[in-house]
Formats: sequence, C-alpha cells, structure tokens
Amino acid sequence: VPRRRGSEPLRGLRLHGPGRRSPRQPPGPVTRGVVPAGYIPHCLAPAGYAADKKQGLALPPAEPAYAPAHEEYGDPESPRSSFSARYFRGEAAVTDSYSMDAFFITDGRSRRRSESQRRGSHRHSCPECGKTYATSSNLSRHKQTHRSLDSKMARKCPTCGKAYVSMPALAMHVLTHNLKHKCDVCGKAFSRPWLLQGHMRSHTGEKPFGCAHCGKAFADRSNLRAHMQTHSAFKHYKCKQCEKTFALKSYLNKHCEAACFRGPEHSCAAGN
DNA sequence: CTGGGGACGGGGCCC
DNA sequence: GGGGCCCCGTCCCCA
Repeated sequence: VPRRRGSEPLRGLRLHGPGRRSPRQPPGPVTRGVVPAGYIPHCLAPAGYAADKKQGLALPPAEPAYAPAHEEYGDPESPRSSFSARYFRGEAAVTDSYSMDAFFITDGRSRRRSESQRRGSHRHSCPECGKTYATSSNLSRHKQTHRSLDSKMARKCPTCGKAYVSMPALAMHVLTHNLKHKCDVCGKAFSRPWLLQGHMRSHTGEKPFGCAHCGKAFADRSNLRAHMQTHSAFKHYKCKQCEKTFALKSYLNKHCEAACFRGPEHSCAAGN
C-alpha cells in the first residue's frame, strides 16, 4: 500500500517548487522503453525493459564499492562533472553495477553527447546562458525559457491558468491535465507513460536500480542517486546560518526550513 | 531535528 | 512539432 498519494494537499509553505499534483486518468498504451544504442548496461537498467523483467533484479557482485574518495564533487550543483571527465578519459571503472562512478557519470544521453562532441559537430549556444544544443531548433526552444512571464509570448494553460513563457513547457504542463495512463491495480492515473511505469513498480516490487555498495535496490533512479549520496562521507551543503553540513541538498533545505530559518522572509541558501 | 526513502512533476535533450 | 526518455528537484512520510 503506497504511503502517500499525490492528491494529498500540500502541507504548509515550501521553499519553492511546483508542489505535487494528483493524477487521475484513463488507460492508455504504455510504451515500452527502448534501450538506445550505446547505452551502458550497468547504468541504465531498465524499467520495464523486457530482458530485465525476465531476469528480475539481479544485482551484480558488489564491485570495490566506490572509493569514498569522490571529494572532487567540487560543485554541489553539478556533482558529476569531474566524473564525466575521468570517465571519458577512460580512468573510471566500468562495471556491471551501479557503482558510484557508473551511476553518476554515465547515461545514454551523456554518451551520445560526448560522441557527437568527439565528432566535432557544431553546437548551437544560447547567448544568454551559454548552454549549447545540437540543433538550432533545440536552441530555439530553449531560448523560450528566457522569456519573461510578462512577455507577450507568455501563454496560459486553458485548464488551470498557469502561465508559461516556454511553449514546450506549456505543452508538457497541459499534458498533466490529461491523465491518460491509468494503473490497472489502483486506478491512479498519470500524464505520461513512464510515470505509470514507475508507479507500477510500487505494486510489483520491481527495483531495477541497485546500489553496488550496499546492495539496496530502488524502483526509482532518482532515489538511488540520493541514496548514493548518503554513502558519501562528504557533506557539501552547508547552512550559512549555523554552518552545519549535509550530504543532500534536500536535507539542508529541510534544516533551513525547520531549524535555522523560520518564515518565508528568510532564505538559507546552500553554500559550500 | 536529522536521515532515509517513495513518489512524481517540470525541464531538457535526442530522435 | 511531437514523442520518448532521463535528470533534477521537490514534496511528503517515517524512523
């Protein structure tokens, strides 16, 4: 039995963020994930991938765990950067499990990205923030995110009135009102097929994402990522008020909200 | 109050 | 332009 439901009202003030909405939706086809060519097996295990389902969760032998040694998380906002560099230089271990290295540095997209970069393909960069994109079309979409909400280009969701300056973001949001993908077990419905896919794991108990360090498995990749951080001895998020440090940004946020800073007028920015 | 984990929406990117 | 997929961040619950 799931402990919580998306339909629960939001509790009190949050630092920021969209909050949760509650999906209820009709059935729809659940698209199977397809493992893109070049995917690294140990890092993307596959929610709902046929091969995996057959095998169930088979955690690979724990590799020499990760060395606690990833203090080179220089930027807490982007803990993967140095890993990526090492990986692509061939210095990071490649294993069959979700080791710290493997988990943080590799995913299909980053590999594809790096290959295209090796090929020297031209990147289109955003003049405002410097982010680069493979195509001018992708850059054009991205530029929309820099528009002001006051912009004439801003559009509102016809259902809830929420305003968006980015049309792809609006399109995505509109989908959240169209809950086509319904769980056959509990009836909960989702706007996107992969959300249902993830939800189904709460019924099946399938946990494709395993930690190579302790063997614990997770149904959600994001949760494994957070779990991996709990293995780290390094706490990169520091409270500017009391200087306590935390392994996860969410812990710091929670601390700021509950302990050092009370009330919306305070901000407890993550330092490091 | 902290740490850990389940769940899921938004944004980004590729095809 | 749309679909599919993934990461990130957040909300919430519980020990």
